[in-house]
Amino acid sequence: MPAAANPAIRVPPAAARPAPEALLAWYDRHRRRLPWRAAPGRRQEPYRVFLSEIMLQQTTVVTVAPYYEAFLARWPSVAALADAPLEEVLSAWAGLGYYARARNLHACARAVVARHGGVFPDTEEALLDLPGIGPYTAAAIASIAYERRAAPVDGNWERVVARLFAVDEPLPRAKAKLRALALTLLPDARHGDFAQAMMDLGATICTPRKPACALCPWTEACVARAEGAPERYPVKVAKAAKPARRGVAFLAVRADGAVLVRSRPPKGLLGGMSEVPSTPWEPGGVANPAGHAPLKAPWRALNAPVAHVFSHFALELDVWRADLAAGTTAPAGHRWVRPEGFDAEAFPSVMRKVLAKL
DNA sequence: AAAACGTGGTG
DNA sequence: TCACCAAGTTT
Repeated sequence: MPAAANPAIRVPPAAARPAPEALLAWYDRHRRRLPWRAAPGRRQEPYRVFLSEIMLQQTTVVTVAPYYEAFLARWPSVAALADAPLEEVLSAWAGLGYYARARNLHACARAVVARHGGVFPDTEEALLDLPGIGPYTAAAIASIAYERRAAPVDGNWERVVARLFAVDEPLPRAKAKLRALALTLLPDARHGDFAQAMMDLGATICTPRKPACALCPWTEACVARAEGAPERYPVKVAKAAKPARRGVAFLAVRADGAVLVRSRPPKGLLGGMSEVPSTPWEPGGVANPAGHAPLKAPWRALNAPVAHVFSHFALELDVWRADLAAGTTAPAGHRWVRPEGFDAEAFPSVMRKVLAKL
């Protein structure tokens, strides 16, 4: 069904419809230089596209850059990454967040080696079958690394498309409609450049707050701009407030400076990451924190709690400390780690905050 | 299909 | 201070 036949979808005059050539011309002049980007006119290695795209999921360019460089230096190929122990990958990922990405990154590298001879598949369908690769990442690799005609619709694409067509329907319900509209924009060539041009446009011109419409190659075609309030789009449903949880973290410090540490369960929140032992984190905290201490000791509460905000709750962690004799043995499932060994541990940010109380 | 899943920067 | 945001995927 042509969009024009549906009165719910407003379409700009045909003469002003966004032309992919205009965006590509803008991209040729304003493309951002990013560590994972190939030189103009060249394709990027699939592994590098893969690595960067996984890291960039819900994560800013500035945050990702140093991690990308470190991973690439340490594991220059899928095969190298596949050979690495998961613990090392988690440790290198520590601080980046969404740790399932690191577990899936590793699993995906192994799957590419085991199932595809160490070569990333070159179709969206086959890529989609790999762990950690969803519709966005499959389209990103297919277009950027293999020049397939594909639409990696991320938040930038959604914002740009929602404004171009003034889509009133709120996200996330509007996702299917935005994707359908996005597909109408695709060029017949330069698919990788087009995908990245959309992201650059969203990141530098068609920004969430104050879009720079005067600099936009598509300004004439944009319905939201014509309406006078482009920042109104995309419409989103309000998010629920974050509940609070509390807990107590136990900082057991041995005479030689070693700290008692354990690993979290392999899945779920901070899955597989290292942590200082603590009570469960619950609304209102647990009734008897001492009952959760990893060993019997003269625990004393430190005055400054650690505050940390996760994706779906805010945590306030009290910190209790005990100093123990040099010969104290670690309880089952725990280990002593000296400060020199902290960097090799997979401590997430919240645990680095706890350790900072030492 | 809605909820789980991190973190740091910004206005 | 705090809500919102950033190249989403999994269950």
